[in-house]
Amino acid sequence: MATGRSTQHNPNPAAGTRRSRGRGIPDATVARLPLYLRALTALSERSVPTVSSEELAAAAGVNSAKLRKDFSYLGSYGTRGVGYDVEYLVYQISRELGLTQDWPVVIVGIGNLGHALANYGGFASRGFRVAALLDADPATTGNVVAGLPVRHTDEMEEIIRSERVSIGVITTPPGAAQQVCDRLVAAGVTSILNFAPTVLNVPDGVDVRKVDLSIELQILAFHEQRKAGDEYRDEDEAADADAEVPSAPAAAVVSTAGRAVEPGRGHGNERGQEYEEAAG
Amino acid sequence: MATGRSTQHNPNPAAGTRRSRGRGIPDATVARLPLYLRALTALSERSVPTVSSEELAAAAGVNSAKLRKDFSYLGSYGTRGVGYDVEYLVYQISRELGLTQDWPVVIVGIGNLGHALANYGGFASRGFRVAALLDADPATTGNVVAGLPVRHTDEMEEIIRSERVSIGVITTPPGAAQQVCDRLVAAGVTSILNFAPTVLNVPDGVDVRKVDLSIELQILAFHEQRKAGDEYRDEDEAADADAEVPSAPAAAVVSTAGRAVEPGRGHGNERGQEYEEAAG
DNA sequence: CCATCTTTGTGCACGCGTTCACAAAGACAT
DNA sequence: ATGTCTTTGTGAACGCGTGCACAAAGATGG
Repeated sequence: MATGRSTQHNPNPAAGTRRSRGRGIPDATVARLPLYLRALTALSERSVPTVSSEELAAAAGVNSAKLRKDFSYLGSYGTRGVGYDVEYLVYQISRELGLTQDWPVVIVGIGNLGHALANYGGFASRGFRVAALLDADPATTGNVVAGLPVRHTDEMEEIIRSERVSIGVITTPPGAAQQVCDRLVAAGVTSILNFAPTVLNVPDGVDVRKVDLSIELQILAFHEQRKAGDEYRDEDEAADADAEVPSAPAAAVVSTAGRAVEPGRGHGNERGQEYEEAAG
Repeated sequence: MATGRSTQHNPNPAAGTRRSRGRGIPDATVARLPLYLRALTALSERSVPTVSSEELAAAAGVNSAKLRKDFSYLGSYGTRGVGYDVEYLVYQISRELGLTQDWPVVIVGIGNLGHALANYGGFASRGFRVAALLDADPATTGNVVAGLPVRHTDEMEEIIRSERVSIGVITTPPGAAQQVCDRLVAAGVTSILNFAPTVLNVPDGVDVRKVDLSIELQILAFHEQRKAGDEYRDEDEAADADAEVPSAPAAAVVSTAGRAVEPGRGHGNERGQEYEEAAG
């Protein structure tokens, strides 16, 4: 998880010592419920009345036993010999996830990514409503994005209180993320989705989930490197004769480059590996 | 997590039966290496020579024992009584992740999100190079985004082969994702980062990681609902006297799923054991 | 009503990941 | 050199998640 998990499992170190698992559904299951919901919604739109665990599992990309066990945490909603009622299950999962409520969210930092999120259709269709777009840059405030005016962060507290916002999305540059986070929490936000590459410190009772685009790519690169030459690994891959690597990727293999690591000039120490989006 | 695989460990069922873990570094550790790398890079920029596992763990937001165990999979790079050499560790982790190589990537689907990713500075600084931006819409091709021209997907195969691209990023609408994925794989791509809300089918040997923005929000909504009142749960938490939630979220019932369902039916959630750890 | 067939729900075992706790290793002072 | 102090590296225990495999439950047909 990936994961995520994620995912996944998805480790959430910022949440700290106490998991907010109040008696109930395992975290791994909760992380998969949206997956099932998406597959079920597609079936519902095709007016499919019932679905077996095998079919639904295939549509969601998981193991059928895992799916059945996941559903068992919600209760017994299936009929043996038949399967699950699609509409009923859609409702049960939606209710369990809290999607039968209206969730106003604020997006802070309207750069490229904030722009993309504001326009993302997957929010509105799942009960999430963008209550406000916020940015600290006076050049950005006032613009209309996705039909909403970008408002200045000075209004943050007022908006959060009046609209009863409990979920905040941070898409600011990393330097501003913690400060924005603190203000969000102080104003009453208790769940934060953080896209800035920063570790956020939050008090107990506040949930933070993070999405880091470059981390995902780095994990892929690791596996990609493994798939490519393992020429400096000799012992193990003999048993695992899965040499199914059809394409030679841009190799330019580093081949260990010597142990002596020039300290002081490791490698890329250049500035500017941050988001540059909030500027625009 | 991602959770995932999320990430978390992010579960990647599409990768199929056999994990390509050549009996090396655990997946959970690999997923954390970019986190350590980021923290170490920040220390390096401040010219901090060495760091203890305790300090670095705090900066990365993880447990120090976990960090030490993670590093133990890479080898013994620390000095007892002192800590870890920052520059040396930056190099070792970069090498392990394959970031000392050049990784050309293609981004397919230059909508809002593709636009944001093309401008994302976190790629170039980590050894990733955007080899091409691709889109199927003639109205989009030809535009210049982040200094690169958007090229038509007709050129996909040619670009992938000539630039030796092995990593592809899919930011298309969900309907086009599988088709784009198939073409990427056929042309030689063996790692895919999927932002489309679709389950991708890929052959063995191809890694897929997915990032779903709405899933993360749904997971937050679940926990948020838990934190707010469980008033419609009957057997509720008498023991959980954690009523520290100042803001009640706006609870207007949603419009979506409401038909042919009897919400009155009791749920059969009979998990007796509760793992709640005493609230602080 | 009985037999058969399909599919759910789950007990159980296994492996991975996390965390604790401590011995070993090295730095540093005397 | 010797002792003390700091910090690493890791053995071991524990808990969670996964997947197998099967009994129970219900549908269906005769």
